[in-house]
Amino acid sequence: MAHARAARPARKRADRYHHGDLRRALLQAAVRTIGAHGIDALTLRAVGSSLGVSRTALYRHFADKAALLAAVAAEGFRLLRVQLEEAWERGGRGGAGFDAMGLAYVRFALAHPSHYRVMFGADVGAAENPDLEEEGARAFQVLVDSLVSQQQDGLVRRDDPQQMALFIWAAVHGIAMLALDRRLEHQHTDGEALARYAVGRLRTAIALATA
Amino acid sequence: MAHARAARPARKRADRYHHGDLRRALLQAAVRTIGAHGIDALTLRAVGSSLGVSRTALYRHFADKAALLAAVAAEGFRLLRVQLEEAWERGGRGGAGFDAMGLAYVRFALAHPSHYRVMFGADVGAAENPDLEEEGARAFQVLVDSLVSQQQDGLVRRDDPQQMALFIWAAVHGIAMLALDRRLEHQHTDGEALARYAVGRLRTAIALATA
DNA sequence: ACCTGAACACCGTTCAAGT
DNA sequence: ACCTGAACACCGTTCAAGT
Repeated sequence: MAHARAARPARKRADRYHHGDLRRALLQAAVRTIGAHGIDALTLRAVGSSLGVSRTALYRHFADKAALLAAVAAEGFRLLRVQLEEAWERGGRGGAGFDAMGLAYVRFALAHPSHYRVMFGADVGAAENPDLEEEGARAFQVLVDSLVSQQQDGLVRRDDPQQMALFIWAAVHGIAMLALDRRLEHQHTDGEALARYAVGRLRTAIALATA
Repeated sequence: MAHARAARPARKRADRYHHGDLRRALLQAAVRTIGAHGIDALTLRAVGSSLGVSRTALYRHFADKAALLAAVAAEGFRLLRVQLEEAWERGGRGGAGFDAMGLAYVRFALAHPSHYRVMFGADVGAAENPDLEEEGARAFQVLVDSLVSQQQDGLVRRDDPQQMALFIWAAVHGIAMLALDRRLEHQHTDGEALARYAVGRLRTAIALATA
């Protein structure tokens, strides 16, 4: 079957691998596998065979399994950053934009649970992979920049923006994790509703003190 | 060596296993192993051999490896609850007690990273283990009760205590996770400092609106 | 340059057998 | 009742070999 002259698309795909596309394909297959069957199902054998490729072909493109996961995480941070930037811009770069960013963060985690789990999973060494480190820092910087901007507009208290951003990041990250771990189901809420409540409370928390 | 007549403590310990202590010993060994060498190093072989016991002895006391991890997590939630209760009581069951609880939460995660990682790890099925479920709920209830108490004292806004508690839990959980994942090291802070800042902001966030 | 297939050293789990 | 030892079906990784 693999030798059939008629299997032209397959052959074409195989050719593309030889030109460097296998890396991308492996990344997508990894995300697909985690999304479908959980992180434990992500074996190099499963990824390889879902692409019709040997389980060791991966080692031409990634140092090891951890490097594959780090690449998934870096891609996730890039996608997240785009979402945050869009929310901030579309919200008018003010209070409404800030609220939209908070919602966008939690929605990203709910919409891309496989990416998110890998991004904050224990197995992926954040410090070991500079690419991952940078993408994470860039996403975080969107939040920091928005706080500085709001400080200049007199909307937000003049605490250290870095520390304020960490506090907010921790809050939305915590909500995302609780939602993904299904720890909100036995309560009166879900990730979306809790995120809506949280952005209101966070706004109060960082508002410029009127006293 | 194992047959030496002089090895009396070892024999005594072996006897205790026959009376049901192996379960406790396995739990402690699991925590010790994760603490020393990380969660990936927690193999049933490692746990067993650290107790001088076969790697399959565990199956008399736990259904499988996941059940062992769930037991570690349940114990972690019990320890955490005690810490939170103590902080709340010692702080005078008011604003100071609330702040102390927030700090105690993050400090628990920093002091017992192996427990904490398992408690919120993806592998431990929160819904599958009723014991774990209940210990988690009891720890959470300490926070809910403290909020209700503060509402009655006119210290805290009259939002749904459950939702307010989830918001706060998410925030301190997020700080704990970021600290454990070493994501605060490249910033101007650490887990303790960020927790201190966060409890101040959280207090503002949930304070009774004066308007 | 890129991929394969066999081999290696692991892993969790099962199960008949021992005491 | 409790534990062992061999066996099974996996896993990530290495490496000589193919094209």
